Amino acid sequence: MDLVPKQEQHHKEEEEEGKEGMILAEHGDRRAAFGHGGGGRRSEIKEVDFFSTGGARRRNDDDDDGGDGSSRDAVGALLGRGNNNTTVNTALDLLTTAAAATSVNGGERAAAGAVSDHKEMLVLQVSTVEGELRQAGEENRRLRRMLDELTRSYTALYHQLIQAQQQQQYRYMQASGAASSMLPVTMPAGLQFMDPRMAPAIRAAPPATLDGDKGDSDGGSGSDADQNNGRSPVQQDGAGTPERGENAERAAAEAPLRRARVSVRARSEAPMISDGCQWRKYGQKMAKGNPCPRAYYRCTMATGCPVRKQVQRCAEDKAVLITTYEGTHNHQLPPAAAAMAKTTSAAAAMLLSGPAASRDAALFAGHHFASPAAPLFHHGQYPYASTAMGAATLSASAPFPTITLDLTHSPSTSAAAGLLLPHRPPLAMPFPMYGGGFPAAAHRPVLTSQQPPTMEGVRSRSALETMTAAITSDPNFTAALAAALSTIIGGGAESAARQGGAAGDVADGNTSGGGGAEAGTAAAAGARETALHALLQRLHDSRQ
DNA sequence: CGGTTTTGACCCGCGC
DNA sequence: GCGCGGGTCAAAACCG
Repeated sequence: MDLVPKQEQHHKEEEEEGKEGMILAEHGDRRAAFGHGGGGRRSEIKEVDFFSTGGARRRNDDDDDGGDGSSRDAVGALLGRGNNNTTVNTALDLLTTAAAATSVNGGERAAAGAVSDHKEMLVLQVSTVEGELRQAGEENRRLRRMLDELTRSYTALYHQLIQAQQQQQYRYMQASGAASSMLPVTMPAGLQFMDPRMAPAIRAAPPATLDGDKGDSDGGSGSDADQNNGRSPVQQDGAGTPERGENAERAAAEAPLRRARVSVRARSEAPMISDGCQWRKYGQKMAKGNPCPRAYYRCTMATGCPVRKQVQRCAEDKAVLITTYEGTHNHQLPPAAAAMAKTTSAAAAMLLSGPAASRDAALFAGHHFASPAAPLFHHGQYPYASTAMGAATLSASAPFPTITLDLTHSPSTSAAAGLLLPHRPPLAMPFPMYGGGFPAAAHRPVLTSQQPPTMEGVRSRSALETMTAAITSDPNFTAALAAALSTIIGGGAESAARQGGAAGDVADGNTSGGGGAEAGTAAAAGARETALHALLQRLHDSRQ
């Protein structure tokens, strides 16, 4: 999915550059000047960049003609028009030598006549070269137009493909609408999880919640995130003290928007995993049945960011840190977190794109890696898929719909703990289509299987396992995972899209149908594939 | 001095 | 209605 915006971006750049005249020469110079790094397509274009020095010089001389035509510019550069004559000198030397040889073969002539003929020949040759350069420039422009057309067509087709997939999934959801009614909570939760703004009808259900603003009568922590969400309830009919009644109503109003959660279980000795965001602790509580206190944090990267998280050590295994995210960031994430946000948006889209949360929960909770149902990731060929394994569980039975990513299921405790170490080895991809190094595989985790494998289960499982393995096997990802998850909880997909990634598009589309139906297996699988594609693209981009 | 952490109190939902 | 547990508030303390 990242392809689309990137190509659009390229397209805009190219259009802009095309206006400047030195079409091809501009590319290489610009890449160098602005550090864009020149990706694959760029390098191809640069191959025909035979006027780069002229272009560079032209940019250095601001008083130049402003680029009204590539061929003319190129000729000007070749002939040394402007302030620099080195190029024309070289050309003239070459031509002079040839002309002199011709002159000697032609017999005795007067010096003045020879010079005159020589000039005429030079003029002829210069005009010839000029014409050729014009033709080359025209050819360049024509090729560029073709490239633009191709890019546009590809983008349009890609969007059509995504829309078709979304519509197909939606039709399946509608066809089995009765089944969706069995999970009244799941549907809005699923929608909200990925993008609450996608479900205005659901959100607008309680009329009072959309009323006008109110002052911040909370006192104290005026940065209370909730009030900035534009969801301030009326308070006249509230019971109890004005402040508390207000808070209660406000909490009730925003509850549907913050109810979905993502929980991450990871082994870490640190009190809190570093996820790229800034958090402020606002409370601590002893939870029942757990000797370790639960800490409450609020995102402070932007005033009014509603994202909160809870951090608690697992009662059974104190080495396991459970971080639960809730809410939607209302700001840009740091690059590390943002990159991962896009990836996990696709991941969550996969998790949520299934017809029913309950079914997915069973599906994901019950996936059994060692089964022959995952032939794509057979041991040794894609070792990541079988080495650093995580389990994802979507729970609809919990008070809030919660996705739990369990990153502690690696058979090697040290390896799992290493996920959170600060060292950053090179990113390696488990997918052959994008290359990448594959560390030796050693383990095959054993997970309990609660369901017999189905065909769709096979596909979903493969996608999930691939995704999870990719995330868990790379410390870069793990470090940013938490922040990313907090983004996708309520609007990560949109956030990701805002940040330039297109994974969110996939997520939006896949979750718009949000999980209500029992049917639609093919559509769900297709949606997962789309999401996986976005994930792979994201991973691919991350490597570069 | 501004931001963060600590910590006791308060509120709310839920089960009995 | 009451108690319990989870979640949040907000004043005080702490810190850079």
